[in-house]
Amino acid sequence: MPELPEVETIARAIRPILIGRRIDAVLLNRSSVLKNVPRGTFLEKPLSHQIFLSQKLGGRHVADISRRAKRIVFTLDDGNRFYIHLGMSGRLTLEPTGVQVKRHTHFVATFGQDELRFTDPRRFGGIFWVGETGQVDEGLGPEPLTMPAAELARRLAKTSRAIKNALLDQSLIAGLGNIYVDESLHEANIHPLTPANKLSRVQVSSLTRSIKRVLDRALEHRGSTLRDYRDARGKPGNFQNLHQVYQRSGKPCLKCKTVIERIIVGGRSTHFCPSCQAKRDVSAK
DNA sequence: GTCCATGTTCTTTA
DNA sequence: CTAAAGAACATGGA
Repeated sequence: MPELPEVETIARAIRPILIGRRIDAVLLNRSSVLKNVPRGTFLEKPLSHQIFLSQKLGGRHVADISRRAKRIVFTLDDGNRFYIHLGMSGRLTLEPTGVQVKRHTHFVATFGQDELRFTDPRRFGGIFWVGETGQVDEGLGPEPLTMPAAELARRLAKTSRAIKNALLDQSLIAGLGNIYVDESLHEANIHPLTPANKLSRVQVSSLTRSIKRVLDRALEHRGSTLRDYRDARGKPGNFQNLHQVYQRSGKPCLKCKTVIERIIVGGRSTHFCPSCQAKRDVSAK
């Protein structure tokens, strides 16, 4: 559910509140939600996930909270790190202790009277232990908001996949998901089935600018709420009201009135305007 | 019952 | 061998 703008919105909200705070207690209600726990060295009994997490987090202070792609990265005062990925249906909320804990809440960290809660019905998300030596960047391409067009061009030139699929590949460019790929391609007037390596230089520049513009606008509006997404205080985002194509199939394009189409690309719903995003490139050459 | 869902990873196919 | 396509994961809402 959450893509870069939603994850960044959450990170920005919890950062000023939790940095410097002491973790009094942690609760892991479902051990499988904690991933990448190191195997115990031999002769050591494997630690239970709950005990591992309590030992690592209990009594520590939060040194930093940041975002990388769709990951919210926590750095502790001893240099250990972990990140939370929200998957499709995950929420990360800050609530006062005492407020009823929702169903499917898998992890709670207590900071005095505040609790950080991770809730995720579908459990595609998780808490990923990184430690001091692990890499938070594992498997991730560049951040879209700071990526130069030349770098995107270089990466897209290496694949013949449909541009829609290429942009969803987190190792090619990190942080976009189904909503913002469709919105960015529409903004750049690029057909989603265009082979990535067939885009002209002009189209890649336009696409780079469009991605940044769409993400910036989405951030201003605190992300998109289709169904599950809520910010750290439980409030929905507003950007869904400004979508040009996503979930607007059958409705008129806001630029040209042509009916928005929905097709399946790479198993994912793909929304586009057949007129604004014509298959042949007319802008370049 | 059916289809669909803001994501990722593993397996199969070409 | 590698790139790309498909299936799987788990739950809930329309």
